[in-house]
Amino acid sequence: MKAAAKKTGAGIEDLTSLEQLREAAECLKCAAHPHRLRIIEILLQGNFSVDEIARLCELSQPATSGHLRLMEAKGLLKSQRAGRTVYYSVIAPQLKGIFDCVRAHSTVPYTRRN
Amino acid sequence: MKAAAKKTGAGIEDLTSLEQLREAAECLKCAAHPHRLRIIEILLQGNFSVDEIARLCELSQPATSGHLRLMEAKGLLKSQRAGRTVYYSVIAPQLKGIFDCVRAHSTVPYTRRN
DNA sequence: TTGATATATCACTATTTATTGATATATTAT
DNA sequence: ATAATATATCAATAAATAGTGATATATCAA
Repeated sequence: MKAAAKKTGAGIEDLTSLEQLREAAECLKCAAHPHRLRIIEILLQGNFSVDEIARLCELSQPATSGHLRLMEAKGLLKSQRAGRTVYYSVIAPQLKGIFDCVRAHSTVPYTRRN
Repeated sequence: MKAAAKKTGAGIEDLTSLEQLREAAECLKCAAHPHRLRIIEILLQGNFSVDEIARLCELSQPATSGHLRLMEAKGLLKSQRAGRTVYYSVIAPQLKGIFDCVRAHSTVPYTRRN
């Protein structure tokens, strides 16, 4: 008896599979952290090194590295080494949309920030 | 020395305040759970009682109630009692957008599901 | 009042996650 | 090889979260 096929009272459109929801939840959970959102915001504007990100976010180097590597492990970011510097960038296409939702519903509207 | 004002290497557009990112992270974190995503998906299609949601999600009554109350506490949902039945519905406008991102990037494209 | 139904809360355990400081590894320059 | 810089890992504690079974509360019907 599949949940997706079951109907109560009102009719329910077919539901997304639990597999997909699990994946999506993983991705969202990974983004759902104030510092990681800031990192995502930065990386949506270009590629930056760990050290640049750490300074922009006012985070320690290990903390920054940890967040970056976590997001890379979850498939949200990718990294590329150039000499001793490692640059990270966004690869998950959904991050743009998620961040847009974040901004669209911030208490201070996006278009009015200056 | 505000993070939002600081620039390194490449120029960074003004960043969202940490306050706003904290709020957004709270909201995202709350949504970032497979069962809660399923509940959100259901409630984006109408209002349902705890019991209907529990059956649609194949979750225990306490678990369902817990998820619903958590999301209500975070301002994502509202509830309305009618007799002994409590109906929940979506109030946070960002949920629609977030769920759209979830579906848009699921492994099986939305439009091809049948 | 009693019983039945719907929802909420509690106590508890298990698991995960965040943070920090110390340290390790990798790369480059001298 | 040594020093300097950039990044990653580790250990350890702290804190948050999920799930479950039992129980409490609320509403309605008889």
